[in-house]
Amino acid sequence: MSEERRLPSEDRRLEVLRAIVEDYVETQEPVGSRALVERHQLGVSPATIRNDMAVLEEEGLIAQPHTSAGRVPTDKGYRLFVDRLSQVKALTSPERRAIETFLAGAVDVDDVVQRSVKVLAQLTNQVAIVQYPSLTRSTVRHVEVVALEGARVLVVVITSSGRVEQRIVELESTPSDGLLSDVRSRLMTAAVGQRLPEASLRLADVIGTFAPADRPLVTSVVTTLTHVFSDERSDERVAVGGTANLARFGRDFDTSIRPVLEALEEQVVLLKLLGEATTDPTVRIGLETGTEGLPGTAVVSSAYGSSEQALAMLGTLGPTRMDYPGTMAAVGAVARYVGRQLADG
Amino acid sequence: MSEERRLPSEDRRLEVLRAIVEDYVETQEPVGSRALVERHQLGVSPATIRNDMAVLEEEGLIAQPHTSAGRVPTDKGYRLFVDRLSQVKALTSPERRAIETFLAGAVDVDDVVQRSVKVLAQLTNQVAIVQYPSLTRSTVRHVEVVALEGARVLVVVITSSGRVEQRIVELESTPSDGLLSDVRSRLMTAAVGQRLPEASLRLADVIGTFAPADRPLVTSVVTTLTHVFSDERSDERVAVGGTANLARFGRDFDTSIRPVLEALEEQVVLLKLLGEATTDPTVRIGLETGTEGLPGTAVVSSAYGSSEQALAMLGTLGPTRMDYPGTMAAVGAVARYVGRQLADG
DNA sequence: ACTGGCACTTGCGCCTGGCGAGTGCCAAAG
DNA sequence: CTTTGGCACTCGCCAGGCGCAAGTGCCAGT
Repeated sequence: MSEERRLPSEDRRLEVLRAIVEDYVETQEPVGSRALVERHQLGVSPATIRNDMAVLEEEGLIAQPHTSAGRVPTDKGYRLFVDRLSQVKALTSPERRAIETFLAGAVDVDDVVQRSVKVLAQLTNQVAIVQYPSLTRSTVRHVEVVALEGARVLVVVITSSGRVEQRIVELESTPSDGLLSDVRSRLMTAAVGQRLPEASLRLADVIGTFAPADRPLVTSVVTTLTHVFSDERSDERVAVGGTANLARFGRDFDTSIRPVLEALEEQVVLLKLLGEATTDPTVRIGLETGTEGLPGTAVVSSAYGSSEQALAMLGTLGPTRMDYPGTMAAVGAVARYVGRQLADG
Repeated sequence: MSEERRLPSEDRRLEVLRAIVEDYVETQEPVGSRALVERHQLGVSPATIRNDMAVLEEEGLIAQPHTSAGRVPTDKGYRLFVDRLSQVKALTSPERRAIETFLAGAVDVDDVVQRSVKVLAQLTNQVAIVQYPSLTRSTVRHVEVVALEGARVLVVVITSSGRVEQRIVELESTPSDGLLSDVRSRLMTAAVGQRLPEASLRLADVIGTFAPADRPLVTSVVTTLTHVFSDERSDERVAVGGTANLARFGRDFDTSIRPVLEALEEQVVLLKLLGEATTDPTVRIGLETGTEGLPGTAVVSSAYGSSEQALAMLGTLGPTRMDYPGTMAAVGAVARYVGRQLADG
């Protein structure tokens, strides 16, 4: 209970916890005191370990599935392990190169996202979740207004992350080419380089700079643009992959795998799982995911984007019994590469 | 063996097969002779049914999992059932309305596809697969060429199915507005209304109609368009949903569910599963799916599109032990509505 | 051609006992 | 006070045995 002064025995107890987590992650089976001293150089006898285990269990860090079984880490135990007993382990250089070359082959934003999901799933052997770059967090790179046949006009926006969004607007009358190019250039000046929410405000001001006769047209175009800028649907797009890795969960489909599959089909749940933007990989274990009905699962997530501005989230979902250091490394690495990839276009 | 003259007993045997399929689909358990006469008005005793069953088994239409169990239809049995013993059953009008209203809310092509997957999965309680409208099978509705900053040009294509594809082209020099609009109008005339493969040919001819000095520019644009028109990647896009319904498969994750999940992540496999374009819902059972490693699964698929031109495929994947008439009805209905939806845009 | 009867097969659920892994406690030693 | 060996105890797991129930195939009779 006295957390301030670290007793020698306290040190070993934590070492025991680490050993339990590592062994359990590897073997997927409750780990007993004998196996522990055999696999690790702890320098003490099983009996001593048992005493330590009793304390760890009292503190709620480990538990036994049933009386005559070994110990298993609790969510609280994993938490402590992640916070104080582990450090993100570096990826091997083949792994780094694999990520890099695989992502480099992407031809557009959709492709980047899809490839990220795949590479993340393969790297971690878990379910990978990647959110598409947020519209509201990127800036406007280009605005285009183009006459189609009749009174229809095509409005195109290109964002800093390389996404291209377009809408077709039905006008009341056919606009002249001169007016259109005028509209385009004034919209460009107002919006380019702005974040999307601010761009919406600037665009609203542009309407007033036109002659009253032209305002209906300009208003239609601006309204459309504003819709594009604040389209929540595209902000919520998420790609999922590696569902076959769910085998790593329990063997019982209905109680452990099915709810996960169901959750993975709900965008809302996915976004909640990814959580708040954080630069470094964040781990949320069990209830910390904020999602009920997914016991025994943990999420490792991170924001990706440029150094100044986070674009969106990505991460993995797996059993709490996972290789945290490795997963955090993979999530971090993929986030970095994806961010870099989307920084240029 | 004499297929020509239908004996009365032959009739009853088929009736028995139908009863077996229907009961097995409903109960998921091997069906015995006694249960059969109790649940259906067959007017004969269990012993007679047993004789019929023996014949059906000899013909390879049913089988028993083990000696003391009831009978289960074989793939061949399901095949016969689908071909000769069942007819597509009409959807209830609430179901029809559900499809219609749900699809009507879609705002663009992506949305239509996503909603179709969802509605199809819910309707059938199976895994739903919907291919995005094929580019190569649609026609060109509009071509746009727009100057961006510097020597960059945005090329936009809108297809008859409402898809909008765009590319950015880097030119060697900044083109004049006049030239660009000239290019645009000639490309439009050449391509609009054509199917994409033919449009590619027509566009190639357009290059020659320009002055030699302008040809490099026109060539760049045309090349880009040709790439867009024949982009296999977008032709192969597929959406999947309802994976949680895999519960209806076996209980054993590793042997029956995992391979399916793996297959569902491979675009190539998905496209193979959907099969060749057919207007009416087609059923492929077991090996007929042409995909190994998916025993016990059947696919119901159909093309969707306008009456003249199929746009792409959609369908469901489920255990061979499925409600074929209902599934075929659902697939057919969704295909019709989606086709209609994408016919206008 | 159909039926009732009967012997036979066999999977499944249930119980049982033995085995082994792992624990907790304790008394003794460092 | 910590560590250790010893020991009794608790359970989950597995194999074997048993009875049950379902369902079949065959045969003799109508």
